[in-house]
Amino acid sequence: MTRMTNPLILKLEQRDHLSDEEKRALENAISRVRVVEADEDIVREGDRPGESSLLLDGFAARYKIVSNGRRQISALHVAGDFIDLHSFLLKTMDHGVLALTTCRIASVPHATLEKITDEYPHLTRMLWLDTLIDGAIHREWLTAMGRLSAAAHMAHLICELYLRLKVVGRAESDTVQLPITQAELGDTLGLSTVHVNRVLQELRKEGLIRFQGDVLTILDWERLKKVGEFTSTYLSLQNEDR
Amino acid sequence: MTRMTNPLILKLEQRDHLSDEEKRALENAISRVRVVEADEDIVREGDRPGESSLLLDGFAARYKIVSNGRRQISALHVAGDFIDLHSFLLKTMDHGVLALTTCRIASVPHATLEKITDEYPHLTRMLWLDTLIDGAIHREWLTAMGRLSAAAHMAHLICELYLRLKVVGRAESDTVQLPITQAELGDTLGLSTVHVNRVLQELRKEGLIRFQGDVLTILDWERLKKVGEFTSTYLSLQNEDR
DNA sequence: TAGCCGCACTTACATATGTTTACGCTGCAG
DNA sequence: CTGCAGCGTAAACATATGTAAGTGCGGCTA
Repeated sequence: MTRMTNPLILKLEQRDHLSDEEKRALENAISRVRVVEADEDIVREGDRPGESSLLLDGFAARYKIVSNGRRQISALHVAGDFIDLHSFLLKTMDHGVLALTTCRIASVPHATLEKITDEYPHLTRMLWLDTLIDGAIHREWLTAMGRLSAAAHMAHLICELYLRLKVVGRAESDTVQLPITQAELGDTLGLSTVHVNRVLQELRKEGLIRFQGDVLTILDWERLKKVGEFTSTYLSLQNEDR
Repeated sequence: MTRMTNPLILKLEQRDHLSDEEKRALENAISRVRVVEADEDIVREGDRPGESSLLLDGFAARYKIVSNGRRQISALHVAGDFIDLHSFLLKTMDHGVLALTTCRIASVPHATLEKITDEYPHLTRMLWLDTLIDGAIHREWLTAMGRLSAAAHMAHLICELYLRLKVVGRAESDTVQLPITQAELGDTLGLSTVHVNRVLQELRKEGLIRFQGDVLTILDWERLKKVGEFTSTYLSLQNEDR
């Protein structure tokens, strides 16, 4: 029933062609769909889940709490993201995943994933690819965090989120719904909330973005990309044989 | 000929049992072994390699240069690491890989990797796992970078490198050879060279480590772990069915 | 054996970002 | 309709880390 709109399939088909059989295998892999409310954990650090969660709708964040209570978000997830596909092989969650908004989540049992790896090599590669893109995003965040100014880092993140939302049909021309608080942005960028506020105002003053309530509008894509030193290569948006 | 000592096999077998056939498939996957001198690129950003590089010996770093010429290292690689296995599916390198020391490198053609994914589902999962651990390390670095002090971050990195070297038989009790300059450490941690120096002295003064020339000695493992808020879960050192 | 180069290390100073505290919206709960 | 809670915003001040410039040592190389 999510056939026509399954955002994972939408996303994967951007990267390579999927056969009808592969799509069917993916659809059938879903054992149940549940709803998680905002601010609830989808998986917790230390869990050993028996299934992986595919985000059908909503926003989620992978996070870790360090000793002084501070939190770092290591990934932001949007519709179509397999938020803990890695738990299939990693077994133990080394971080938690939190629903930032109400989330619709499809569960795929690890046993089913194992069957897919046994029977559908190409589909397996596509799932592997999905986790590799996760890794590429992590690397990109690392370099932004380590070597860009706070403003550039923010610009970079905005460029990335805009493109990722566009791929799964969640962008209207230059506008996306981005229900993320400044505190959450701070935990993502490794900044304080106060500084996030400063930096957002800077980007607004520069005429690069508008960000009111949940609605983010890109006012000057080219300059925003330049400020954030953003190139989309790492998102692997090209369609190729894989 | 590298049969007995192949560090990749050593590493994978730490995580799950490999059949003789799988080991043979891995050994046979290697098309050639080459040597890359220190400070040379092993792969460059933008490359579309037709093979992936397995590091048999030496130290390498994945890095990216940003506009002002600053460099960020997003991964440090030791013997047994498949430094660009992800290029098999990602196709285009979004970063370069540099030899930090003389490196012995085995090449595995992507065509061979594809054959492995077609014929050896479990071995495929183990290779996938290897890239997932890469991702887990990235996440850990992100949280260390975003939310730990420079000293804690450094302690964390040292804990991680020590363990990773130990797994592939490169540690002697509490000592490892770590041929990395302070400038390189800075590019890894997102710090200036000067600050790396300050922080290393702090760790020395605290009696946590000794670091003379290339030789790193862990003087107080427990306290070092505590300072770096280090837990090894993310390295997936447990042997499990995968 | 002289000289150079890379690297660890210093010091003085500069600044990006963090901390604390507070204020005023807005929307929801009672 | 009232009051509270979450969120964005603000200003003053604190500090971790960066920058610039330079010293000295050890190991190559000529």
